[in-house]
Amino acid sequence: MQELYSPREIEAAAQAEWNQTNAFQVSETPDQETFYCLSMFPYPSGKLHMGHVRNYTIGDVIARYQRMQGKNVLQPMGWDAFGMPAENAAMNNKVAPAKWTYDNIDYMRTQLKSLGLAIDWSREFATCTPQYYRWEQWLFTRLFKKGVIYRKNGTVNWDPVDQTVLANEQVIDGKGWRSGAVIEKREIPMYYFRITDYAEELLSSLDDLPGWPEQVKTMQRNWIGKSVGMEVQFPYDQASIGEQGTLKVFTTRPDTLLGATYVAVAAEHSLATQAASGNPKLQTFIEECKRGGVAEADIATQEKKGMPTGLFVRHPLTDEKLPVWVANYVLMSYGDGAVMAVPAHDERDFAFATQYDLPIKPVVRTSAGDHTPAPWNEAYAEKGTLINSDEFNGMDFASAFSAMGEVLKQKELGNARTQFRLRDWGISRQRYWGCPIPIVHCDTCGDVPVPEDQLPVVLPEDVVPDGAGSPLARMPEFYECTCPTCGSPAKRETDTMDTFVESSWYFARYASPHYEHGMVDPKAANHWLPVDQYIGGIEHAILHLLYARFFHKLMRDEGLTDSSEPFRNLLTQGMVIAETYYRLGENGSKSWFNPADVVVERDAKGKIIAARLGSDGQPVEIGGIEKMSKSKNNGVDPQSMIDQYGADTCRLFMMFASPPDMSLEWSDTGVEGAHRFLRRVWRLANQHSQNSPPPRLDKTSLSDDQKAIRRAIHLAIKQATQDIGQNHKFNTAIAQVMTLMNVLEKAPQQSNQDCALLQEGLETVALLLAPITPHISHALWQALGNQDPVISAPWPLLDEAALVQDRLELVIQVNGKLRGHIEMDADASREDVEAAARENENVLRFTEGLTIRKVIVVPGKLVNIVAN
RNA sequence: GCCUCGAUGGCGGAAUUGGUAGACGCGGCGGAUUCAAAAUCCGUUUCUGGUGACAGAGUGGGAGUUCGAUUCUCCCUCGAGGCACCA
Repeated sequence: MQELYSPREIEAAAQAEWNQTNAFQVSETPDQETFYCLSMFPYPSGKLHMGHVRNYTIGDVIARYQRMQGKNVLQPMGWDAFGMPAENAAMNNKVAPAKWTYDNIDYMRTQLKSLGLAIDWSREFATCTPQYYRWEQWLFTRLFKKGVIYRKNGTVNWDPVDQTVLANEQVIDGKGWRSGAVIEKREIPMYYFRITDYAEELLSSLDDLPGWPEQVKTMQRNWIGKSVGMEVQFPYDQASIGEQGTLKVFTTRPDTLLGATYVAVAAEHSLATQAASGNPKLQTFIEECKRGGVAEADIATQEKKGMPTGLFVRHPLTDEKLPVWVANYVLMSYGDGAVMAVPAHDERDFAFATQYDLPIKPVVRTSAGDHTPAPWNEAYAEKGTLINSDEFNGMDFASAFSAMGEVLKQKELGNARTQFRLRDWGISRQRYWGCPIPIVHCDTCGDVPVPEDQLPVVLPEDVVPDGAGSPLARMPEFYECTCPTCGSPAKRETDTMDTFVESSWYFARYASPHYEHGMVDPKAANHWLPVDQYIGGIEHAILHLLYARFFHKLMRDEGLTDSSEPFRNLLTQGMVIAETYYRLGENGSKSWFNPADVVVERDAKGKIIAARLGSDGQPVEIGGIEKMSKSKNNGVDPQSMIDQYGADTCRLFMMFASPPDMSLEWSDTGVEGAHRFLRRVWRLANQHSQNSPPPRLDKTSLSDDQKAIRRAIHLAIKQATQDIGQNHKFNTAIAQVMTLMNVLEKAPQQSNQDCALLQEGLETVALLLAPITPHISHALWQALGNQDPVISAPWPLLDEAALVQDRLELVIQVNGKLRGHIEMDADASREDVEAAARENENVLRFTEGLTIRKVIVVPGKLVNIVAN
């Protein structure tokens, strides 16, 4: 064993051995329990960032732990390779997105390998290859024929200067990020997945996922947003609208129907369009509503505005004339693009009616009474007894709901209906670097899916986009084709798919990544799926995870897999954050400095009070702790950390600094601390290896001090097993191993028993750290005299007998305040404990002159004496 | 605006789920070793008062339940993630 801990050599040696033995390559072994451990695959953005390192370390710890439990562990890796950054890089550097992407993958693969992850690299793939996306296209055509995919108009951000569609991210304060032009909403035809057909199942099967964080399930439930309500039709007022028909709205509060004093429609609604034709002012207003982006956060925070259309509808029960307004807060994409407004019992309607002087009519008796004077009071929205509602007066919500439903049904003006907040998933993107949508547009036959034997529709890879729309739309050699059905000249669809589609099924492809006869090999898929442990950022809690669940059900319904949910257990990891430093420029702009270039100053207590730039010694401002990002220049390059300290130190620090689901604050000194710990482990093992090999430990003849040492060993086993295996709290597992090391370092090494005990302790340290710091554990395990590598060793077993204590220290409280400690035999009776507590000097002092009312004894823990 | 989550020493965090608040690590301070430094080791470190034994306060703020609250309930403040074309 080398005297000094030298991570570079140790890590290279361990990785070489794993490579040579194909240690992590797995196949379907029928008699062994499987464990599929999956971390969200990376987008190949250029180089690894700390968020990746954290994600893949967490996954690797779990995978290696499960392997030590004797399971057949699959841990794959691949690349989510389509996406916008490749196009942006192309525009900036005049490189084809394909080349940029493949280069990034090559570099990042090397980086990942230096982390020493227990990955089966033989299963690696990138989603931008035809071998992968052809099956996505295949599924698309199947679903299109089934009607699960359909075409309709959708609203997008339109940049009128660059003449292109922008992503929400590219719209900043309502303006295009490159052109600065005011963005407009525009309707274009798009393909949609009917995810709403699966809304009910996506909602109900969340209950079958006990291994998911409650937080994520709640977010998904709210996102799907099931509401039971009523569809109500307001007949057109023929004098104003001039035709027969009804305006359809959806409401969850049909009990307030008699309180409806106006209706509001979205700017894109057909009634709005009709009214605007003879009304230039309204026309202008509608144009104004179309200004700005489509992001819901922007729409929801903008000022509520409206304008009357001059059209009227009739109240379905009273036949009263109600004005039709256009309002910018009504979303065309939710429900029917129209709402009935009940200002007395809805906050938004109340604000709107107050602003535009519309009537407010209370129809529910709430805890605030029968009237609804301004300002708005939350109680107005409560359910209660109906008033001012004719024959419905006195009813509660439930009876009003059914009574109204009955009347509306008879009039054929309404029905009970369940509405979801979830909308169908639009997947058309007017971009180049994505999976081509396999559709041919034929004048005679319409939208024709590309037949299976003509798949894949290959994306040309030598194209450099210029930011003015998709280059595919300008490539006749791509879009000119013949109709697969009738053979006449036709046009190929030039839109590509949302990149969320690729990431919605990659976990299934890993089961049979090179299978050429289908999307997945059903045998392999059913062997490995569902994923036993999925790990990824909390930012994916809704979209990615919902789409993947949806796709899994689509694949199930295609007979590709038997399971209904893709991820049995989910761990959502927090962000990696770091301190930011900046200087103000003359124009008030901030220039940011990387923490690596900054030196901090501390006060007498060690609190950071100031910071200076290392290069010029001048002060910089401390900007607060934020998510590591390019824009704030507070990213720490994982590569430089690995080069300096080794992968094990990096992994240890990341797992120790905080539990995986919380944000992790980067700390250079914390990394040094982790390294220091590994050096201490190495030093003790080296010292121990100088002694002659110890005999077996004789557990029956341990001294009290030796018992205490052995107790520390098994406490560490207990804690680490719980923390790694069940709770995924790696930080406390490591803390317990550190505590064990503190004990072992002080342990004597004289007798054979001492050495045998130290041998047990060091082997335990090596095993417990093996999932976290696999390289040093690999070397230690060998140095401790073991033949088989540590990756094949079983996880250590807890000896409960080692934890037993004869004497316990109990806490004594008076009125809940700590007043002393007593040591008692572990099996002391309640009475003995109480008696001992009553005699305690401090207890007597604090109960002097008081009467003891009650004594609470918690066995093995404390005694609380209640006195007054 | 809506949905979800979070807040504990100088810092990251711990607390067996209602039972000793601050494990473990970082930083600070004091000391040892050293010609000196690095590295390493030992001690100390929530705050306030006190030489000290000790006492009081203390888990973002306010109220409540309880013998006992970081933990449960209600209200508030601040921060983070998501909001459907970033991935």
